[in-house]
Amino acid sequence: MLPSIELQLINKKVKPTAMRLLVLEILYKDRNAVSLSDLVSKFERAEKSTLFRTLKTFEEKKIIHRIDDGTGSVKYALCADDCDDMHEDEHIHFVCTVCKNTICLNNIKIPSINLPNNFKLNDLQIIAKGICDKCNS
Amino acid sequence: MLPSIELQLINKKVKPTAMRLLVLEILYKDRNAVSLSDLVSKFERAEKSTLFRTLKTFEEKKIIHRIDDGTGSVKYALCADDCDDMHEDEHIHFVCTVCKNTICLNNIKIPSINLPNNFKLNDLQIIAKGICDKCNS
DNA sequence: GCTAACTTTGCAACCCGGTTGCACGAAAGA
DNA sequence: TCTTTCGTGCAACCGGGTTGCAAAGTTAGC
Ligand SMILES: [Mn+2]
Ligand SMILES: [Mn+2]
Ligand SMILES: [Zn+2]
Ligand SMILES: [Zn+2]
Repeated sequence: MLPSIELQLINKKVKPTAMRLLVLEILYKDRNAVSLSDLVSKFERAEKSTLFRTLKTFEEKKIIHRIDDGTGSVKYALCADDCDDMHEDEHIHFVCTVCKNTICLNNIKIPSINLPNNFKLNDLQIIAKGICDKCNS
Repeated sequence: MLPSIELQLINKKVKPTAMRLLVLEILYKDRNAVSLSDLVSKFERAEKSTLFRTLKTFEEKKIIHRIDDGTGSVKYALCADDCDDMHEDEHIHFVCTVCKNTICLNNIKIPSINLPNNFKLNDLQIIAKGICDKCNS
């Protein structure tokens, strides 16, 4: 567990418990977004509800953001450093149909769309499905 | 129940039972996408499993398409007439944060995006959240 | 029309991801 | 140390979705 991980928790005003450090470390190391059940099986020795509350705390403190990729289980990934109050991590999420992983595409520009008259847009969620670079041989 | 509704079922090789006609009629009349629980409460006197299987049949026969708008319950809306084998209803879905309704925006062009190297795109799902025309006063 | 084969429906039970109440133990503060 | 707050484990719950099975309805052969 890198010292920076502990620092990040302290910066975001979250007490760096053992559990939280381990979860945050996983989120840092994995390029894929992780679900609650991913975490449960990754530790094999931790309580679902504790992990649930860890994710909830992280989300509230803007350490991670939720990804609803339509696969039936919510996934989470680290927020960008500049994710301040609004919690606006606006980027595309890619779901690989081969390895089933979900990835944040932070460097792809979000397109703009024109809504019909009198519609007001607040948030645009884009899920791209296909084959990821690792599976695309 | 319009005769065209019955015809549509026959065209798609689905037996036009009373239940199916009623459900399809609702889907025709409502501009909002409907969920299973929407249907259950709309009839008040029909079995959830029957409605579930009705939706399942309609989806398999390409009469309706599923919308995963991240609200926790899957919604369904009519397919376009030209929705043939591929079941590719590619359009944006709008979720109103006020009235909580989900609407197919069939006339908005889907933007194109550039994925990183070696990623292959198969499907782009776009959920726009905001305030719909009716709620935006 | 009468029966057999198939389809649709109703009911109950189940599954699974997510969530909560509660009690215990660890940590922080006075 | 004593008290208060916080984090964790466990069990139970919730709601959307799904399935097995038997009854009811429909279709087709005779
Ligand atoms: Mn992301
Ligand atoms: Mn649609
Ligand atoms: Zn992949
Ligand atoms: Zn609205």
